[in-house]
Amino acid sequence: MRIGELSQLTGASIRSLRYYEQQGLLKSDRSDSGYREYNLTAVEQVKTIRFYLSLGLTTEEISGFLTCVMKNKEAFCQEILPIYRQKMAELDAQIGLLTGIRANLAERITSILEENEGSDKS
Amino acid sequence: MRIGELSQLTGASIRSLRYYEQQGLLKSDRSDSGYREYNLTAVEQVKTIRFYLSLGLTTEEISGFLTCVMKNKEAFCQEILPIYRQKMAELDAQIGLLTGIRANLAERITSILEENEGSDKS
DNA sequence: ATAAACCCTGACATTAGTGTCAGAGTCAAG
DNA sequence: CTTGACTCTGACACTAATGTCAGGGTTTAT
Repeated sequence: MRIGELSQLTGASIRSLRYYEQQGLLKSDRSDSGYREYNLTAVEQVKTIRFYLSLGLTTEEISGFLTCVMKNKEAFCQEILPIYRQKMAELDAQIGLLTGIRANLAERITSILEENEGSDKS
Repeated sequence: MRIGELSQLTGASIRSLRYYEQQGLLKSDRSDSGYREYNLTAVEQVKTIRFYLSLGLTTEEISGFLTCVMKNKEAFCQEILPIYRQKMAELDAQIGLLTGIRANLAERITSILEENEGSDKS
């Protein structure tokens, strides 16, 4: 199939499919005229890529284990666990940061509301 | 004082101070030679800017109430509460997203560890 | 008066994936 | 053979604050 069909079957934009290829995540044959040609396994592969992207992994990280997970169960791929753990650490750091900011913000909102008590015309 | 001194007194880089000015958050007089000249109140102002930035507000949002909070108590500035609330909503959305991803990731890690039980050579 | 330290503007880079456009070639159906 | 739909590459845009560099002027201390 050509790239338009693959795009429709996977939900990935044509632009994204070309980008995945550029990042080494997706291979394509070329027709005589230079059109990309995909076989059916590409559909699964793209869905897999998009799933890992949705977990917050980067294309570079995904490229480290994609070939393995396309052939085996995830648990078989040793490369994946350290990446998961690192991503967890990043997530925890980010969530912690945002949660701290949130608490700060909540406190300021409360403080403003309290200060405006009694002088609130509405 | 000139920009280098303001930078040292506030912890903001010279680049950032120029950026704040470009965004309309900071004003400066100019000497005959074109050097920026600041008075002492600039120190407080820059610290205030940096504080709001650390709360996750953008320079554009800050510009909406900075003049007011430099002159009054925060609670007096009506512009600030809706911005705080919107930022809270954004934070909650972002935290929720990351938390969901984190749960997904944690589940996958657990699943991998379970699948590798008993066949784990280490 | 000269060197070192300071300041100026303008510009490009950074992140990471995606949107979008231009200009050109290809394919399919009529 | 023509038209419309498809595809190609390459490039710029985006977010937002900051780093950094180049090329040039200024101030200060010696």
